[in-house]
Amino acid sequence: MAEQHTYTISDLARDFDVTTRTIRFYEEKGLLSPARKGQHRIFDKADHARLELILRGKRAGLSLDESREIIDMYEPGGDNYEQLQFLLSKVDERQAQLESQIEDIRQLLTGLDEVRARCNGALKKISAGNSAKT
Amino acid sequence: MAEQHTYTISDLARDFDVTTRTIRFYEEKGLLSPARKGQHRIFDKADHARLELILRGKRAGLSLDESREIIDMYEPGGDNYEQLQFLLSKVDERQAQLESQIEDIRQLLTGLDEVRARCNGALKKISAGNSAKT
DNA sequence: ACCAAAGTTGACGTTAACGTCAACTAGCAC
DNA sequence: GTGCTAGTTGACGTTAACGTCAACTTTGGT
Repeated sequence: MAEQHTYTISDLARDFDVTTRTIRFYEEKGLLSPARKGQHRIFDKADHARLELILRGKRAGLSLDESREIIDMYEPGGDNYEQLQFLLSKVDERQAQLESQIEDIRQLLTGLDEVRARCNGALKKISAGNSAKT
Repeated sequence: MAEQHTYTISDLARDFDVTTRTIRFYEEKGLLSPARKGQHRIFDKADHARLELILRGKRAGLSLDESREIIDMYEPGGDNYEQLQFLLSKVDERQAQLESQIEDIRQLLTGLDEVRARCNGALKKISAGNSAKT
């Protein structure tokens, strides 16, 4: 009943603007495990979402291993008390790290704001000098 | 008059918890250019600040080249109209990129929040089951 | 049946960011 | 002066994340 929308490897490559080599590499690394129809890989919506997560992780500056860690959190794994507690601690840890990363980026942004201010100040001086000369 | 506080290479290494090899590598790459007393490197406050910037960039997920780009923005370079305009455009560009990076991290954080929610839900079920059995 | 396009598996190459010796030197402690 | 500790350069090793062939198979179109 469920219309199982699938993708070929080059469909995914186009969707996310990566090479097929990259996608195969991610599979090697265990970040993706598409179905097979004979030799050919067949990707479904879940694979599509996973790849999106991986690339978002990359843009955020994470390594593939770190991205895999996050992806793995999305999948149940086990559902007993200890495993859930462990997962929760992992989630907390990763969130804390991501938040401190945001803080670092904020400081870089603040620094650039100061650069911009000084830059504008210098520009004003120049235009003042020009209008005086005119 | 100005007490010129300086650092040896291992002072810096200790301060920022990196190896001396790393610091020499950054110099090779043009990210640092300490003074010399004979063979030995002598770092000043500016070098100290630069290294701090580099490492903040790293934690933010930037490459060394990207960090150098930002560091270079802090140093005057030229002060004529065109150069200042160019610098401003560079600043804008980098700020935009850093902000979109924050956005990516935010989405990762949101995703982890959902994982946490589901996780807590599963834990409630377990504790409910336990208390029923008791 | 046949060809071109798309897909597959190796295998080797490459760049970034250091790690890891090795061999040498300079300054201080005794 | 002799040994010890920091420091220096140079060269090669390593890991991550792919790029780049090469050689082969599979598949849709005519």
